[in-house]
Amino acid sequence: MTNTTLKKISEVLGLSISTISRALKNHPDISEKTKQKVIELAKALDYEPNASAIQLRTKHSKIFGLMVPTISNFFYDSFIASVEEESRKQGYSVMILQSSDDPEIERENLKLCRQNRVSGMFACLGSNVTDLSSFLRFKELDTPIIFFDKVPEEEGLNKVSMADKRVGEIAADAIILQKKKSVLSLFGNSNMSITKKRESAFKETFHLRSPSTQLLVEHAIDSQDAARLVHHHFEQHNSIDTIFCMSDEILIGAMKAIQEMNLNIPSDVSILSISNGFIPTLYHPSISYVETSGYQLGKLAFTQMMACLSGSDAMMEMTVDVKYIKGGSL
Amino acid sequence: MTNTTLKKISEVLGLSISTISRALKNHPDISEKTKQKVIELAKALDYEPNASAIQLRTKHSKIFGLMVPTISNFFYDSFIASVEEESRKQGYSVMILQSSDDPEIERENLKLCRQNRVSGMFACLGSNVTDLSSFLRFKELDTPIIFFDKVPEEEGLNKVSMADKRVGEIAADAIILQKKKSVLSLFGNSNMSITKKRESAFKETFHLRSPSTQLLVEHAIDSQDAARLVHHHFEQHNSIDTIFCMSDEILIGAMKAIQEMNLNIPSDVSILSISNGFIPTLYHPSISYVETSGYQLGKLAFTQMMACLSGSDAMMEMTVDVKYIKGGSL
DNA sequence: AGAAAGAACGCAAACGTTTGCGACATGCTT
DNA sequence: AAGCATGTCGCAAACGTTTGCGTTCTTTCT
Repeated sequence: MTNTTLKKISEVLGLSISTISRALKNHPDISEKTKQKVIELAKALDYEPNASAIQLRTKHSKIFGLMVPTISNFFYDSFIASVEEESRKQGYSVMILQSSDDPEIERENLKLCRQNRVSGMFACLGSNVTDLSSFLRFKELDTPIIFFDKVPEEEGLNKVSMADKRVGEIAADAIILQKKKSVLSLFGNSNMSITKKRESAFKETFHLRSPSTQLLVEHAIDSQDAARLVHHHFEQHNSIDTIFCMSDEILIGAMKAIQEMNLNIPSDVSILSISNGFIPTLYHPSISYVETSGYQLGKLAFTQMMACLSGSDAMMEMTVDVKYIKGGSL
Repeated sequence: MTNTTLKKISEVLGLSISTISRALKNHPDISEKTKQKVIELAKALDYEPNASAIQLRTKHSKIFGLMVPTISNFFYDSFIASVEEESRKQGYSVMILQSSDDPEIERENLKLCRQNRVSGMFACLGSNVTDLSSFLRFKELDTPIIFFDKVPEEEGLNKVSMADKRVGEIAADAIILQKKKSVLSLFGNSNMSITKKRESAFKETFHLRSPSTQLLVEHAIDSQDAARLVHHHFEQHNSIDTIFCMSDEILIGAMKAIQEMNLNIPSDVSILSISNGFIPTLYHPSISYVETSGYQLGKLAFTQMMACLSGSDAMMEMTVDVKYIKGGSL
């Protein structure tokens, strides 16, 4: 069977296509009687408007593009869920793309979004993005682009992210408050702005408030690497009393190492992490963490998108607040 | 700035629209010289074809719809990642929708897919779906629909799922092999066919191979409920030596209860789970599990989709094999 | 009674492509 | 010189909508 069109309905009813179109849109020009007939038949024939035709005619795709390095991630998936939910409410759909951290795929995905004439773009940079030009095309075409989480450092762009500076401060404060003396702190890829911000605020806070604390800073590329680093440092310095993890991925690696070494939390070593909140609660005792909510970030990103679409031309950098969630590990 | 079109290029070059179109598609009718000029200008003007126009003209949307209850799920997200990856390679994009287990939203999402004239549909049923008719519309319109994981029981549909019967058998076998005497087995929503299959195979295997084993069967609606059930039963019967969990969600709840009761694994109690493989490795010792790979299921679903699109009319029910992954918990 | 106003509907263009077919020029064959 | 194949290109229709404007008919006012 083939899809019902306005034409088909018009032929059955002996009316013009435009009348059918207007009737279905409840246009005042059309009489109630006609509207009833049209609506009834449309339902009977299971009419669904052709989105492509509408897009072509109206130039409104009602589709958002959303790109993340990977959707299999406790942070991004809640962000996506949040944006998707909000978009649906407003009659938009979301085209989700994953870049797999590959600049090539990233470009291809952006091209796809442009071909589909997306109404707006949510983008999270991969960790090895050097060339922003494919992203900036959207701006040239007046398509709003909201960067989230891993945002570029350039000025004049719309960005939403966690209050990363605050994240670093709060984490450091929590550790200082417990009078810890020797901290192994594990960060992620050091050329991402998110890492830079968290790391510098973290260090700075220690420098100001507790300069005597021993601070070992390391960068882990993945979970395994984090585990390796923990093993390595515990063999060298048995004085370490606290481990700080910048992300879930790193936390998982660190915890593996700790469990392998059969260390007790928090008597042997304290743990503090930054997380969406899911992974920390899987451990026992549950891990204390600074909460970064993907869900809230999604809401914020969506709000900003809508602001852009309704004409606000103010390029803004917004952040969502964070808080410290005390568990049993620190 | 506005998007470049074939018309714009044709005007600049003093050629017709059709020539531009053919030149960009490397049509043999067009001379090499013209092709060069066209391609060059198209690049300079950053031309990207309008997907809506193409879809309207060719009736090929090159888009797949994919609906899951929620994308924030260790199983689904790998399934999605898998389908998305494969689709991209074949020039398709994926429109991902989440139903939030709400039949209303489910219908809306399906409507959206129809409006976008998706080339095919991947669907995972919500746990309280009673009416399949919105799904079957796709069949009437010759749009292939592949059900995955939570599949309907009706005949004559395309379904891919884990070999759920085997899952139940393997799980039971593993427990029997360890000569366990009293098993608390936690299943999910009992009106989902996936639960039915796993549960009946599980029970049947015990019945045949080890009728003397004490089998306590419970159904948990979520993580918390699972934790509650574990607490409840351990207060009553202190003879339980094994807990079986049908899913990650249930495992997480059960583990929480066990840790709260300060039980040792596996000396106090053994654990066996069914999982994608991520969650079990977070615990120490790592949890033994029967592996159900969302990634592989995605590949299979995609293969079947492509088969449908290339004309195969055989409605098939396919399953992907499972294996037992031994950890330290059983 | 005549004019103006309103109600209900149809015409046709436009959105950006693809594609069958026809048009024209050129070179080659007898 | 006439015919034919070949190489390049343009015309125009079609896909399914939306929408400004025009048309027709009925009603209402003076």
